[in-house]
Amino acid sequence: MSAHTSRRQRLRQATLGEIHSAARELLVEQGSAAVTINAVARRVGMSGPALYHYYASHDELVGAVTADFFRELVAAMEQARDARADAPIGERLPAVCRAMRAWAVAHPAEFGWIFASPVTAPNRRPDSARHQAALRFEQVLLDLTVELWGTRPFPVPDLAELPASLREQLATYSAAIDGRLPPEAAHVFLSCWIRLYGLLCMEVLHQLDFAYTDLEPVFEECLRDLVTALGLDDTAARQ
Amino acid sequence: MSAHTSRRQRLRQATLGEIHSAARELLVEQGSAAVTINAVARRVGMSGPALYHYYASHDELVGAVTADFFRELVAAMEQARDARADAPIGERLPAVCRAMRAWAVAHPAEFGWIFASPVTAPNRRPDSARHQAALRFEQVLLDLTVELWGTRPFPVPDLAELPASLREQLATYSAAIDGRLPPEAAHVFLSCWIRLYGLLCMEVLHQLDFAYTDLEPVFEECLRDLVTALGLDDTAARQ
DNA sequence: TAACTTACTTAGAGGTCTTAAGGAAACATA
DNA sequence: TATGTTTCCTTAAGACCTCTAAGTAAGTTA
Repeated sequence: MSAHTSRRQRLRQATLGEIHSAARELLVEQGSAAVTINAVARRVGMSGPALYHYYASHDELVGAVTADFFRELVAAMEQARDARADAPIGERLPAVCRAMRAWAVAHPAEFGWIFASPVTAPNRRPDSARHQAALRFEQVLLDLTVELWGTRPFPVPDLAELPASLREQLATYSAAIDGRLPPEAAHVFLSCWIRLYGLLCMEVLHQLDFAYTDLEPVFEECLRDLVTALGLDDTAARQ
Repeated sequence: MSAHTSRRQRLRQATLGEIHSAARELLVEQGSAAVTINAVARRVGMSGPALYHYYASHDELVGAVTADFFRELVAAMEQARDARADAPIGERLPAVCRAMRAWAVAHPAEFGWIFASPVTAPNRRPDSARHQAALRFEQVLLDLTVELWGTRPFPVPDLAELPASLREQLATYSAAIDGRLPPEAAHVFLSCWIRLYGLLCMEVLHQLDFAYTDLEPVFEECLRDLVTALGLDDTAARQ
């Protein structure tokens, strides 16, 4: 067990990279059905079963590649955030949201795969790379919301006015994020998340083609709503 | 070309029904990947290629079954609407929305298939059964909104304040629905549609499992928002 | 009754995922 | 240096898939 990465390990990593690239190319060029074990192996230059030395099943390969996409999306969002580390949060938050949509629009096949592909049982296990990456995705906007809540609390509904069932679920979620947001603030965060992510899902899944050809202004309007809900509309949220 | 349905045609219809049932059972019991031509044929009691006398390809079968699901969903919504034909629209509209969610929650596999399955090129053709059924789906809530707009116009934004790109798209859509809603009213309708349908998509695709176990109260809150946006909050919109 | 249409069959090509068995090369160690 | 072990890759094969081709049995129509 040497501390430095051995030659073997480096070669293996390189091959894994090639495999992921090949799978992604196939996805983008020919759709998700074209990402088969055999097709990927062919493109990498080895024959079918050899791929089983890298992934135990087709499912596992798909999960690994999906996790890659998640990571890339998260990186794009974090980059947008860190590029304005000193800007007020009213500017950083919309920037991160726009980075999210920009990545989704630039990589529709990849973004579509992230949530439209049926997540098989093994990839739903909390310790799967797929699930971990998904958590980090949600984390980015949660972090910003927590920061905002700590420095400039936004308006929240009265917990007593929410249905009991919702209150309980919010309490559970609040605990799951280590109480970084109280239930009523978590409710506002989740509402925003649902609107933002939901709109993006529908756009990429072509569920809005019947009415829109370009959803950028719709997204911007959604963003304005959220910024208002979070009490950020005084600071510049314009593009 | 006899006017009465011939014996042959009746038999064919019955077989088509059996095929659809078998496909649906497979989808519900074993997931979308299990809906193969061979598996469906086996379940119906004929051997593989025989199914090609009913559908030209696997894709076409999937499209036909999906259209069935759409029709069933639409029927559930229309039934909710017609069951209260005399009720004020402030009651009918939420009832239809709830019927939509009720069907989706009762038939998650089917609802998931409706939009999460990659819509292949042939099924995107405007004359495909798939596309026609999707239009009728949107139509139900559009009809109600048009009725509301005709009897009790809801508040709309000033067109001049919307970005030019959005204005153009709304004008096009308004024309596509024969001007039954002016662009600014269409904008409100589409915003409501996006929030409602988007929430449902995310629920069924398990994108909200990380926070919620039961989305019923979240849906109800969304519904209250929409009812308010449509100026219906005075009439009873409670469950 | 004869011709035609429809429904189905089996055979088969070429693809998929996956397991099994074996060879070759690189690494580790005595 | 010589030997053993690990790693990577191969081909073969089974079971499944979509879909085409050819042939048969049955019902419909003239």
